[in-house]
Amino acid sequence: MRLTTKSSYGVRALISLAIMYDRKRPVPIKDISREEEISGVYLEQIFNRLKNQGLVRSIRGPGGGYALVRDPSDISVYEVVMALEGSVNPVRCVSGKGEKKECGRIATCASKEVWREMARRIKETLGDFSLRDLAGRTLELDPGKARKAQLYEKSLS
Amino acid sequence: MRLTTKSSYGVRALISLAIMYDRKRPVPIKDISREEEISGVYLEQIFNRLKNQGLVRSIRGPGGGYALVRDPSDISVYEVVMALEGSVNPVRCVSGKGEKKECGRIATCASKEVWREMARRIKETLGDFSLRDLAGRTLELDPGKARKAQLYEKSLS
DNA sequence: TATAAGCTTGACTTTTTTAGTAAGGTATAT
DNA sequence: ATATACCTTACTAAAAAAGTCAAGCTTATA
Repeated sequence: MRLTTKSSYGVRALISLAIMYDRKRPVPIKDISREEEISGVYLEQIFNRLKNQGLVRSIRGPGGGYALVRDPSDISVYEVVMALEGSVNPVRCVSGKGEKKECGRIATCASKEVWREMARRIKETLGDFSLRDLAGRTLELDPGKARKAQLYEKSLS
Repeated sequence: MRLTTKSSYGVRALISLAIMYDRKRPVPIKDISREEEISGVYLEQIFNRLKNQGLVRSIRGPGGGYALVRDPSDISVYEVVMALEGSVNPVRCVSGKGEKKECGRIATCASKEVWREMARRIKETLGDFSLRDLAGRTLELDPGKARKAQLYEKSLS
């Protein structure tokens, strides 16, 4: 019953972008990598997917980096997880769209109803958290982070 | 975001036991294996865990097999999944009891609150389904199964 | 316009987990 | 006795997860 690290890293990374969102400045991967102690090369893969799914956009060259495409209050953790995991179904046979290997006994399998409901509730739950929520909560839990963001800001001007 | 096949097999297998529960007769693994098209040797592993977690008891020798320890209405899918997966947490760092590798930044990590809530809701959801529910639903979906169970009964008397 | 910052792409490797097998044993009803 | 069925430990193959590597492409800025 585990998400891959892509999701947990991805969410943490996007919280960083959310915190920086108002400053209208892209955040380079290297910064997130250092700050969150996540392999930079691995993060690149993750951002690649996020970009392909339309959650972030990229700006190349010096001063470049990644930024959220939409307002953080408009992006839910569900979207991030979907972008990175592809699905939220607990078993293969309860297929969304692109999933294969239905198990044959689908028509008469009662347990599939459990898994379906489970997916529904997970979607609901993750949909309740926006990146803005989490960014706000992060600053509450770690005021140092707000300070750091400001310093970073200053060092650029 | 996947459960292992242990859980889906396990639930399906226990639905079979639930259907047989009233007849007060243990069900041998071989039968479930044939009926549900699941590797018998693999099922043994699964039942081993279920037994260690106190969900089923075993009766050895000819005419033996496995049976539910408690009434099907008193056993939820959550218990089965916990017995077979060990946990329902979507990430390692949100640890229940026996889980390791807390990630150090726990104190200031906002996303962990998402994962915690997610685990809570999964528990809630799976707790809502009892084996009796699923056994009943199975007989609804597949009336042939009820007939088969009766035949099986007859062949023994 | 050279340079360096930073994204882009695809293939590759390593580690861990999953999904089983294999092979022997033990208990027990008949 | 013997066949049925559980019990236990160890092993293995395949897939997935988690990262690494290498070589590029874009663009701001000095």
